[in-house]
Amino acid sequence: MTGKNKQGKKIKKENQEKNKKKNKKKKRKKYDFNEIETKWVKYWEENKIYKFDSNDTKKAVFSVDTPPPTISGSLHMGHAFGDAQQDFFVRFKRMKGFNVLNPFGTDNNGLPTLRLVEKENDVDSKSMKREDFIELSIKTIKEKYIPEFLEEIKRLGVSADFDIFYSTIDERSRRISQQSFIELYNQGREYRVDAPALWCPNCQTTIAQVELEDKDVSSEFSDIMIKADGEDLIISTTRPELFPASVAVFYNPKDKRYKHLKGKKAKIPLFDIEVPILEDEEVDMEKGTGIAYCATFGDQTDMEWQKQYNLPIKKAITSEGRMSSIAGKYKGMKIKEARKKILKDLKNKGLLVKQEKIMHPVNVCERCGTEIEFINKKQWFIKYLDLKKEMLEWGKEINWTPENMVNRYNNWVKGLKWDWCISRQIPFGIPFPVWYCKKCDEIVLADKKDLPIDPLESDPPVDKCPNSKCNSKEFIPETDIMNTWATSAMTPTIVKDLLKGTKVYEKIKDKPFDVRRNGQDIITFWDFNTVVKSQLHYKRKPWKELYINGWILGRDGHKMSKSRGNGISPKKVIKEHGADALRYLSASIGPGVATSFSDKDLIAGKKLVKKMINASRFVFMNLQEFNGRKPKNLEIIDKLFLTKVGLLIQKVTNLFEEYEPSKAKLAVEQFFWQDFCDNYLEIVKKRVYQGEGDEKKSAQYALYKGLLAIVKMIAPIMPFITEEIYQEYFKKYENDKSIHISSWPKPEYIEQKNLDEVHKFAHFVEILEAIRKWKTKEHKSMNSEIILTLTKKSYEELEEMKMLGDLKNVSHAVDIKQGK
RNA sequence: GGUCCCAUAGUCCAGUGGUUAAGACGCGUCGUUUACACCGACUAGAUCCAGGUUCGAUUCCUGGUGGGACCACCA
Repeated sequence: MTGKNKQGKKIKKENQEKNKKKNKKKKRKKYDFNEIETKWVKYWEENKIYKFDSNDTKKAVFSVDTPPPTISGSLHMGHAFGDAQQDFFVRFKRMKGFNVLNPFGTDNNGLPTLRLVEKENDVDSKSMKREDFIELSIKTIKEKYIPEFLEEIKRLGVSADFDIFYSTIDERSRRISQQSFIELYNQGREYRVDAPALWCPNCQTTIAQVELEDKDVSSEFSDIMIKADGEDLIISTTRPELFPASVAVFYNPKDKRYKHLKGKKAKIPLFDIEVPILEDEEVDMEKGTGIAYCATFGDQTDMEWQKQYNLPIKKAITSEGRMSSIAGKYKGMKIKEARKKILKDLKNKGLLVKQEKIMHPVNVCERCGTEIEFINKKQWFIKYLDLKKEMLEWGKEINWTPENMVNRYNNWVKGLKWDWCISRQIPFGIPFPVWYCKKCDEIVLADKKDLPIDPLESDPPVDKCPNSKCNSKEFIPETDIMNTWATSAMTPTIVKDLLKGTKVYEKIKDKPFDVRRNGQDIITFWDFNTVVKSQLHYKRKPWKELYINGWILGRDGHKMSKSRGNGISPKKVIKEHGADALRYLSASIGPGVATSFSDKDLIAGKKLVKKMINASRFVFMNLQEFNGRKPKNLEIIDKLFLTKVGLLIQKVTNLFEEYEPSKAKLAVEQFFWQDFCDNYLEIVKKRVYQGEGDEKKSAQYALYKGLLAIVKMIAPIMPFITEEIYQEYFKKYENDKSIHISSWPKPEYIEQKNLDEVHKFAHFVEILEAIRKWKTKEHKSMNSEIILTLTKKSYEELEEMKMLGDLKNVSHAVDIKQGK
């Protein structure tokens, strides 16, 4: 045996130096991921690798309903993770032979876009014609924001067909949205009534709940004396300015203090308003004096009480945020001003009993920070509270990944209290195709063939009011626009509309999409509303599968947010580590799971890229005279290796089919690193260096097949490095223009005969491990020569398998003896 | 307040009703071979707590604790 003895650190260093020199000599090109990744992005685009073939009726279609991101800046990490995870199964399906319909849309019809366009062009949407503003916003987004955004999306390697593109404000989306409105109206599902709306006095618009923010503000909690049936009663409030809109006073039915006041009247000071005293369990006995007063509309509870007890609606605050005429001498004052004045007047009359400074959370407009108000307005609603039972059924028709996410949907449905208010009072968005008779308020709808239409710019399709009793010829256009979810809930219809006139359209028009993927935060908005609209319009589910992607938290384990300052830019990560590494990281999260951002995993992804390049380089270095054909006889160990590859293919295929790309990635990665690189490559090394004839060809064939399968299976996750390897090395033998449209590997050598033997491969590896362990323990180098003594059983098995030669090579054994 | 998810080595993350609980990062020791020092080999290191079901629980059930997310509320 020749083994080197323990070496000092000096020698170690010397060796490192030697190695550096060696590497310099080779002048090996470093893998420059930025250069290479950009190269393939360009190649894929130029060669239309991800094009959906809208005329191919033979191939099965795999259709995806993609969330259109709101574009008001650059790509954030949430987009990157979600889009990457969607891309994993999309690429898999494409390689599986599906004609993949993976469109791309952007959401540009909400408040964020309004503000972006105003800022960008220095205009005020309120002083512009709505039509002009829409045009301007389409131009602005199209020219600058969408191209920039798409560039980042493409750089991430998203394999969408960007020719199948929509914006939620484009003409098609407006038409479909208005069509939907008219159809649901004709179904009797839409109605228009007075309703409270969230109103921002500063922005002068109603706003959606999602646009609210909690803000802690200091305020004064005032105890004010009122008269109740001649008796003094103290109420506590932070909003005395709403006194003119008082409609009732409440106490808790369990509260003995006030039981005797049931059915009596209370008198609100300064305004001399008499209101009923009512009981309700919502009242918190501990809060203040246990008496709550109800005005139109102080808050959510006020609205509920108004409905429940059929209380009158009074308007104390105008849309400009000033006191209305019912406020008497306070009319015209700003809210806070009026509050001050009213408190002062109460104090002068000795009715202000106590004042306490408190911090309490209020709802403010997320844009400008102004406290929101509730105002009363005629609004359009989609009636659906009667459908709760059906909604729950509709949820069950869809396959949820992960399954538990259906609970989000169910809980939302069960908690619904109001019909869906679809009107918004902002100057930008999709108009309602509606006019009203000036005289009798009769509703006139646009003609479907005229859509999209803006009633502000057109006349109704009738000369006179359709109401036979009214002969008015004057109409008022609706100025409100539709809530953006009313449009984005139509994305499946919008995408299909893009394909109208193609052969595939006929094939898919009456079918649900295969899958929609999105984050868990919009299940209750986007997903729920899409299900409802699809069922109301087409009586079918919008998609078969709903995949909720895993999402990424900041390094601190909290949601990335500006206020926490824990956001990480995908652009920067891609620049520093490559898109493959970022995609690798997003592939470490399963569906519906949240994980903190991990730099370690990013590095692991980077290392995997490097390892794959090196392994491929090695394999092809030894395939010089390989002809790509299968030799007559495969060595047993090579065949068993391919059996293992086959088993892996089966496993990984199933995992992708089951929408578990993170598990698929883990399985391939472990196999590649351990079985392929650490063991199999070592096993066949000598044979490909020095072997001859079939013995060599067998190893070459197995290396080729094994590596190709591995590279293909990792391709959906890391499309860049795999394309690089495919084009650089495999292209000589394979014909496809891109690995991403090549066929998914098929398992081979998995006949029972081979499965029965595959444990022998493991046994071989066990022996290798034992030898390595021994050498390590003895401080011998791995290539030190040994004399090996095997147990009789092992020896016989290896002999029978003709693997003694391989073992000799890989363990550097000069002789192998048979023991007991 | 409602709902959901998670809890496994110093860290991240798999898996399992029953032999030795996988892998990565990090730590330690050793090695330097015609892919790879962003290397290889080897070592040490883990099932949150309390009950229950079971012959047997890290796994299933109940409760607790801790972390996270979503929704709602906040006179």
